[in-house]
Amino acid sequence: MASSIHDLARHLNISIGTVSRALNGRADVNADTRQRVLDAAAKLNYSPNQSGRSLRRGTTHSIAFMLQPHPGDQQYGEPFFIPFLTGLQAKLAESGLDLIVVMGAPGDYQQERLRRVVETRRADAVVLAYTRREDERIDYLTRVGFPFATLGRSRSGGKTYPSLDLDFEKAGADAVDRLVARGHRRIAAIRPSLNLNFGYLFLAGYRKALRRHGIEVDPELIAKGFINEAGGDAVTPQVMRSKDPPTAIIFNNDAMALGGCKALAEMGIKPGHDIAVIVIVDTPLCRYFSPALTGFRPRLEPMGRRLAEMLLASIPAFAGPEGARIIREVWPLELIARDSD
Amino acid sequence: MASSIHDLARHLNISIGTVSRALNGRADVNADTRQRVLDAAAKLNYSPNQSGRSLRRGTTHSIAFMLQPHPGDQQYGEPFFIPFLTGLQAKLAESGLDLIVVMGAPGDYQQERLRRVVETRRADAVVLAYTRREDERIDYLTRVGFPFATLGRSRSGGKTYPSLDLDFEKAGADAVDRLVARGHRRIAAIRPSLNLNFGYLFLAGYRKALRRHGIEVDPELIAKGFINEAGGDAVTPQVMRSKDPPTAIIFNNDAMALGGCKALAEMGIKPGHDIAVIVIVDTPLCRYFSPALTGFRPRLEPMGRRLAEMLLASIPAFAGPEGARIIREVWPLELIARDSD
DNA sequence: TGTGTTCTCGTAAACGTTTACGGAAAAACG
DNA sequence: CGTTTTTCCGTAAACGTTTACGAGAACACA
Repeated sequence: MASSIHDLARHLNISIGTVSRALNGRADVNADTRQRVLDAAAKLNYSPNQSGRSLRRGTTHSIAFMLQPHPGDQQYGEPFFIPFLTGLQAKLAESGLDLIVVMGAPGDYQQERLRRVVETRRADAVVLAYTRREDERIDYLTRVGFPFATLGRSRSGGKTYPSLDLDFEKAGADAVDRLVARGHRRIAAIRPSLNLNFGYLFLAGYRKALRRHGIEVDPELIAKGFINEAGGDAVTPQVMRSKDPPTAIIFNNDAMALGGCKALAEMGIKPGHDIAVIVIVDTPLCRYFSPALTGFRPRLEPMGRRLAEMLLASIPAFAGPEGARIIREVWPLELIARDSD
Repeated sequence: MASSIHDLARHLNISIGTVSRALNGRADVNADTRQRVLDAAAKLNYSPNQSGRSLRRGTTHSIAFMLQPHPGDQQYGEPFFIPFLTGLQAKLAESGLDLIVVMGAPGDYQQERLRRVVETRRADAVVLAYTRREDERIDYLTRVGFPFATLGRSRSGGKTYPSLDLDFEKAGADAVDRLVARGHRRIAAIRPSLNLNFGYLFLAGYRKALRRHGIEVDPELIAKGFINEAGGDAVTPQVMRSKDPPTAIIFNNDAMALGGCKALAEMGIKPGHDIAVIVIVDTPLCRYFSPALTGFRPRLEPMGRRLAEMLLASIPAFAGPEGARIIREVWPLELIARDSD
């Protein structure tokens, strides 16, 4: 069906070795024959079989991103990742690398699927997201010595891999500062599991800022829920029923915020009017919600590009002349002030 | 690094041929040795190198979905696809197939990337979305005889491939019916390029329903824009400035609707109050918008599962005993009534 | 003319699998 | 015990590449 290098060689009456060398730009081939090979390849539109090439080279020329939908979030989706993937793809393509997204089932922790990708050598490196504070995926990859990079930090694995994260700690603190400046003293925080590192960082920033302002951290105002709409819905009433209810709530996540606002509305409390609401990670949903939610916007597409650069720089086979370097960066989150606070 | 079948054979003192046969469940291997092989494989956690296997078998055991972000839509994302991919993945996994998502750059028509996937044999079949009325991707795939399925119909390629589509024609008609029942006679339609087949179908349904109600189709009330927020924003004022302005607008797409509502607001027209608005494809954004937009909801996750079934049934190598069948289905869109009409 | 160098290409091995084939041993059967 | 069948396994080729090696031809140089 597809033409192989043998077809090409037969067609040109030269050996497959020469054809291969010509196509791969090696020096020891006559300029004339190289041109003939290139022409013939274009004419028969030959492209090398990826399996054959990978097998021989030991490299797949592709990078895998592990995407795992949140459970119980069917109609919602992950608008977060598309711009990020767009940037990642664009930068990888500049180096001739393909990006493949490996879909997981909602809720599994990717461990099995990751092992499959690694052990069957489907990609030369992987990119992980949703890093956990202790992340077995990172432990595994460092243990077997497979190249990877992460969107998000973790305590696992040491400083042996590139990572790019958002400054959730500062965003948490900024949110508190902003609310305190507007006269709030009772500020609640709705967060996901602290295993998720961004939840941990957010809460750390929140706490630190409260103390800085001389406000005691009240455990009753901190609630943990699933990182989806149902989670925000379920947990928000809990903090509202505390003895001294909050006048402001910071949500760690847009989906939780939307669920939380729904719960508030059912309790007759109007966000932006009766209570201030801030969301840490802004998504388009925040903009269109009513009231439009104040939040912190990440620059996802540039982050994708940057993480691709960092990943490539960390792999000797892909790195430029200066050799492999491990880069770790934390990017700021930009406050987008809207109507909810 | 990763253990090969040779390591396994050496460790067990048997030939690689026997190891392979044992692992692949062939009959001509002793039950005892099979067990020993299986145990050793688990112990050394061996898994077959995908490149080697693909090369020999001529099959990759993976299906590619071509995902292409819309241009100028960076912060928006494609919430549409995640649930669909989740369903697709789930069903493919049941047959031991991997789903890989091939990212394209925004705006290119995938033709080049599709050729790469096909010619380098990265997947055994591909799934396309955003089918066009005349779709060169479909022409190409049928021409080279590469298995595929589409989310969406097309005039290209005949009835030779499985396809699953939504009934945009009926949704367009239903929207008109609903608006007419509420007394509207001047109903505008904002649509993308008619190359996009769902735009074509929608408009056909819209026209047919208007005629059925004895309402003349007014070209001034039909406008075409880019299928994103900017498109809706740019084109909506156009229909509002017609001599006899509409009292209702049907948007083909949620992003266009949001842009359109923004434009309406700037003209001092309140959707849901001064004008009725209906969106054909409902997404979470419609639910959270204010006013909440009436729209038609697709069942994306089941659609993903179904299309996976249909694709597998169409490929002899994967099909069950009854052999390959081409299935084409059109699924209904369910009206979700909200506040905008 | 003899020797060394450079240019160009063919040969063949290797990557890790799967599988057709054949053969030795065991089992079945007379 | 001889013959046939069955069971099980090893051998080797094949999938499509890349690349180390070597060899022939052309060329330069003394």
